[in-house]
Amino acid sequence: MEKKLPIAPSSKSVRLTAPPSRVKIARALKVLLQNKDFNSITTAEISRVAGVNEALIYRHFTDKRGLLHAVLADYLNDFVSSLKFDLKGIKGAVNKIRKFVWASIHYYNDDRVFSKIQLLEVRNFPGYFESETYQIVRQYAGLLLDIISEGIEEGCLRADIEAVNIRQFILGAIEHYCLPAIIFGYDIDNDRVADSLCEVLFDGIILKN
Amino acid sequence: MEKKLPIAPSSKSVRLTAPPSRVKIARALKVLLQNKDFNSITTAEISRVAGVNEALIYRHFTDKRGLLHAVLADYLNDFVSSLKFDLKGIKGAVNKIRKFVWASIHYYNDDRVFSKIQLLEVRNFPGYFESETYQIVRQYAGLLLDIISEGIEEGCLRADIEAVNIRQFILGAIEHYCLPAIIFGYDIDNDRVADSLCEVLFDGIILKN
Amino acid sequence: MEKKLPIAPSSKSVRLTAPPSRVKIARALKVLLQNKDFNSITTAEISRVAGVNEALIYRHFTDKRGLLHAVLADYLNDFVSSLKFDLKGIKGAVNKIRKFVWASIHYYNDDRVFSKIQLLEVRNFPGYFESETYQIVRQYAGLLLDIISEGIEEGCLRADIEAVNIRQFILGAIEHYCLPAIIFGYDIDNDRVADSLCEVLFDGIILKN
Amino acid sequence: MEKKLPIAPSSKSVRLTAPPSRVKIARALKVLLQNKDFNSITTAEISRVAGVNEALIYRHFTDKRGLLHAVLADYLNDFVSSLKFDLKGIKGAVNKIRKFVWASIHYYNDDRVFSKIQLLEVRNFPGYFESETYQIVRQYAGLLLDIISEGIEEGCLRADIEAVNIRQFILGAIEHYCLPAIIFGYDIDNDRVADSLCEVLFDGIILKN
DNA sequence: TATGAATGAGGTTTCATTCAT
DNA sequence: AATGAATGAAACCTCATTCAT
Repeated sequence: MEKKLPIAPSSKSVRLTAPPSRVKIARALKVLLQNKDFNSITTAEISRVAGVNEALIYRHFTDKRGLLHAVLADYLNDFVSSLKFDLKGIKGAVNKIRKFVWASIHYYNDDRVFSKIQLLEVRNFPGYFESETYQIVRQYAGLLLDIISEGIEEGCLRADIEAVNIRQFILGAIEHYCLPAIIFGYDIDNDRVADSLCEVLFDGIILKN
Repeated sequence: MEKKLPIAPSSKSVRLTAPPSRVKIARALKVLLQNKDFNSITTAEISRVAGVNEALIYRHFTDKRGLLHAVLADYLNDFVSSLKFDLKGIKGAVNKIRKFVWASIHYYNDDRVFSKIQLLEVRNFPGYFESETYQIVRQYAGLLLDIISEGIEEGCLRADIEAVNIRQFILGAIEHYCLPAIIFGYDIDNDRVADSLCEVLFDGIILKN
Repeated sequence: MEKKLPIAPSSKSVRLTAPPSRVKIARALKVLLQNKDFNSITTAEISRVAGVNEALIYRHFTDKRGLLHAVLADYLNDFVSSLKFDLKGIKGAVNKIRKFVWASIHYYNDDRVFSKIQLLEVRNFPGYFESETYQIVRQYAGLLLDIISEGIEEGCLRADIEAVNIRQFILGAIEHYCLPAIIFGYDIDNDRVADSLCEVLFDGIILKN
Repeated sequence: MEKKLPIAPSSKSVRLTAPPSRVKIARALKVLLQNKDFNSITTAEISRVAGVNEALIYRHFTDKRGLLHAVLADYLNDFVSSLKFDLKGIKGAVNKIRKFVWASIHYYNDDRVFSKIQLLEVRNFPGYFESETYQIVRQYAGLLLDIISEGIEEGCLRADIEAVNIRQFILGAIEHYCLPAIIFGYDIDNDRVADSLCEVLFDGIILKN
């Protein structure tokens, strides 16, 4: 049911066609999520803001919840692919981790709608962990796991803690640092937070010889 | 509207009588809040869990929201009065602040339902800041403000920052520290967190001579 | 169920005892009917205004509707007995009719709560015409019928119209004249209206020789 | 909110299509109003009589009350436009007033549901005087005011009473005359009532030279 | 792809009435 | 006679979702 978004618009018309309704709907939800939580947004509202018929939501998405997942998936795909890109050319697991942390915080800081969905809304949903969306999150987490494993192999990270645990620790810390800013609505000082997080982090996991 | 609970049960039966319905209802909401957010709890559910008739909710509380506020008010009254008690006999503003911080974290850590209501649910409600419940929160904040003012007078706290700002900083920090634990559902190491919070805090506000 | 009101209070205490609850309730309904229509008055409201327990209404009256009927019955009994009294000593059917008309208008004009119940509320009720209250109305109508019959026998009223029809005509005219004042809330000029009504009336029914 | 009814049905089927739901609902309310007052009619009943889903009421009208207003507005628009038409070609303010009175009584007499809403139900509603419906009533009243002003200018009506007051007097008289018939459910003799009303009326306001 | 119309299920709240004491 | 507590039924209304075209 969830049709994939075409990565690139059709080559003929670069930006002349009105955005197709699927995009309008997704965009409408994003707009609404800026001020309300998902449960109190109605499909009627979404369609009104999108300027399309309410029933159309169900042509593009299975569900109201499906729509949210799709929106989240868009964000996550975006995030993951730009993260992959950013990590290219960086040498050494430690540097990569630093980049990973910085970029994650950046992304959370940059788009609050994404952050709210990811950190607040989606967890409550039954079936989330079986969802397609969650698979993308696993990709994201997978990226980090690879880096850690690499670091352990390289001998620059502690081998006596399971890589998976290290990963959870890092991801938890990132979320932990970002969450209050998201809930209380203040801005994160990206560099400072990333630094302080890494400081604590590396203190525990980097091997010093 | 909110009828006072009788302080003591009838002398004959110390704890044989079934809890009066008001208590049952409040208790039911607390139970339900452990797993769902307030908006997705229905009055039907509350009454079912409480084992009472749905309409009875409206005999005891003005509203569904009124019920939440009443539950929160119970918690807060509890909290504030035990906090007042705990602060007795402590000498010096700095020590009092430390206690205040420790106790607040303790309370947030101890009862997650309370924490969720206080930190997540209640803020969204229109009219919250005019509510009776908010007055109790102000008492809580007032306690801290008094301590700070005392500290400034005693000369052990910086006088060049407004007491109110110091207070906001402290309260913000407490919430900031507790929130992730609440959302992600892990336990707070009360001593460690209180210490680290105070360390950062006192670094900025204590006068050293 | 509808207990009769004692005609006279107990001889011992002329007016020291608080009015018994039945009276309080009836009185409360009357007060409330001044500003609201019966359907939108709640039993809770009635009991609150009466200062008695809500359940007590059901000790004294079968129903909410039973209460209304009882209140109306009080009014009607009052009305009918004072009407009987007023008609005493008047000679001649025509004069009696004039008195009847004047007094009826007076009563409608005087107590708007009574008028509203009688002219507006009670008619809608299913079962009204079988009710005990309606029997009192029939007494009232019976009084008039007797006068008319008397007039016909005396030879001063037309005999070619059925007495019952004459009666309906008169009663209809009275209501007709009073109703707008009741609905639009203005005062009736009792003398003027009674005169003009009788004028029209007698023009049609009095025999002139 | 209130969507306009299509003026004409689709050309193909002149009167074969089932009436659209909006009409069905309005019609159902009208039917029910014949025997019950608005407050004791439930939305469930309306939808049952209309043969549509209850929720559909709220797609077509804002409210239960909105539905009533819409029904009334239909009537009033009808009334006002046919009144405008009827007044065309009549010469002289006095004749126009006579027509206005006659037509108003006719309309009240003709459709008792309309009359009940207009004279009994709608006045009680909070916000009526701010409603769109009330604007139509003002048009109706405006028509009369224009005629009166015209009459004063022409010199055939008294200039020493404010036109507005004359208007209120006339409108009040019309209602006064129609109300009992509406409540007691008898038929008005249109000609006779209009004549007698005008007689009284003109006696007071027409200038005789 | 798009839509206007329709709907079932359920939400909160109100209210007349009854129960137990 | 009186009451506090309780309740079933129903009121109005909302909303995600489906139908027919």
